[in-house]
Amino acid sequence: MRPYAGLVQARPYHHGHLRETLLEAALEAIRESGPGGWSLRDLARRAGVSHAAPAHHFGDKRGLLTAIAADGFRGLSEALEAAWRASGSFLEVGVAYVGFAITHRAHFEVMYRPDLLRRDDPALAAARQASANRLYGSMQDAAAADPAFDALHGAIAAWSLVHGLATLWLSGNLPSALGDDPEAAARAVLRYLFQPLPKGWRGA
Amino acid sequence: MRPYAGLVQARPYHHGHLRETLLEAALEAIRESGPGGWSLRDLARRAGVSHAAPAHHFGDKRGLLTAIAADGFRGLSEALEAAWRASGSFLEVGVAYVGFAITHRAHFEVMYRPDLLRRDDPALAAARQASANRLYGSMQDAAAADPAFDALHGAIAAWSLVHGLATLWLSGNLPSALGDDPEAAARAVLRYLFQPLPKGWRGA
DNA sequence: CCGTGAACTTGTCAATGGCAAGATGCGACC
DNA sequence: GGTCGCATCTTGCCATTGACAAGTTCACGG
Repeated sequence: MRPYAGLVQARPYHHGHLRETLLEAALEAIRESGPGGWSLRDLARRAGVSHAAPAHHFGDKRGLLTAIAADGFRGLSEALEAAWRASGSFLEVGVAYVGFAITHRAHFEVMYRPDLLRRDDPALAAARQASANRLYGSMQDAAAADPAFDALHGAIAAWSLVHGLATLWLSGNLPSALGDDPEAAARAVLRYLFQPLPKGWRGA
Repeated sequence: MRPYAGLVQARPYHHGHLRETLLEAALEAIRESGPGGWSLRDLARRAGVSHAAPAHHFGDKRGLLTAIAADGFRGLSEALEAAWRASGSFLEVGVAYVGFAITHRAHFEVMYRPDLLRRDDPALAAARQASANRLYGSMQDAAAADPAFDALHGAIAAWSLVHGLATLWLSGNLPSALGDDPEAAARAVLRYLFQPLPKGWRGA
């Protein structure tokens, strides 16, 4: 009546930590072939369980990717907070954004992809909000110190720059002359934010 | 011996402009559900042909998306060139980049996605190079006019900013306070590139 | 011991990508 | 006119996938 109980088996019926195993397998799969180059059945095979087991934990692939994105935003939030506390510099917060994107490529590839995610997921929404607060928080000083400074547009300029840099870096679209240290590159590029135009240069 | 010739039929056996029809259908499908939310069989059905017909023109979905990306780079190249000729302003070239991304969303969503494309496609490589030349071209003046200006990092700062802004805009990640005119938003944000830091502001 | 519920397995079906053989029709050539 | 080659399609097959549902296992509480 209990075929599992009577067999010599490699592992018990219950995996025990399948959710974590699937998340890890998904991160690996994303690193190998992006968010789209694998199936839930692939993951199930990697985890050594039957093809429908992942559905219990995440519902479907969208649910799995949403969990990964939420983890990603939490990690990003912590990285930004740490950079702010260590340096008090919004530029170093920007560098930390790029650094996080590069070191957590699989998470980052998913986090800003609404087509892949459940936008109404409460954990995702909360994690996103927390990281946005960290991003914009370093701009509140600017608004307080100089009423002529537009915090909204300044913050979006900074975010756009680091987000664009990370995205272009990860997709291999930047010239190799930029080098292979993303944080050094981010610092060199961020220097041009809030810097004067070159002498004699039209453009503004 | 000729079943087609003897039937009353809605159209001839040969579609006549199936390649263009498929490209149009793909752009529409991307607008509806991104590059991943549809199949080649979907497209074949939209075009009124059999499921395997698209394979003749593009090989597979990757080939189709590669053709779309190449068209996208060509369109972007033209838009950047037009902005440069009209204004002589690298900032307006940046605004044109954002404007193109928003008005050609389907193309843009594909263009910087190496996971979806054939990187070794000659037409794609040529179109990418042409648009990169237009992007960086407006920075050559800077290097010539001020030897202290680093054209590489300055150009990447500008590109990262507009690319990040377009990407965040298209994925619905920017605050609604930014408004709904992408070019106005781009101008407001680009003002912070090469602008002095606010008075009394730490951060550099 | 029994019932419940979480965590799994097995099975089925429609849709898909990939591949290959078959069909259509036009132009060039004899 | 007939034939051939080729571009452009259609049909058919098969392995894989997502989605769904029924079935099984096992730990815990009453």
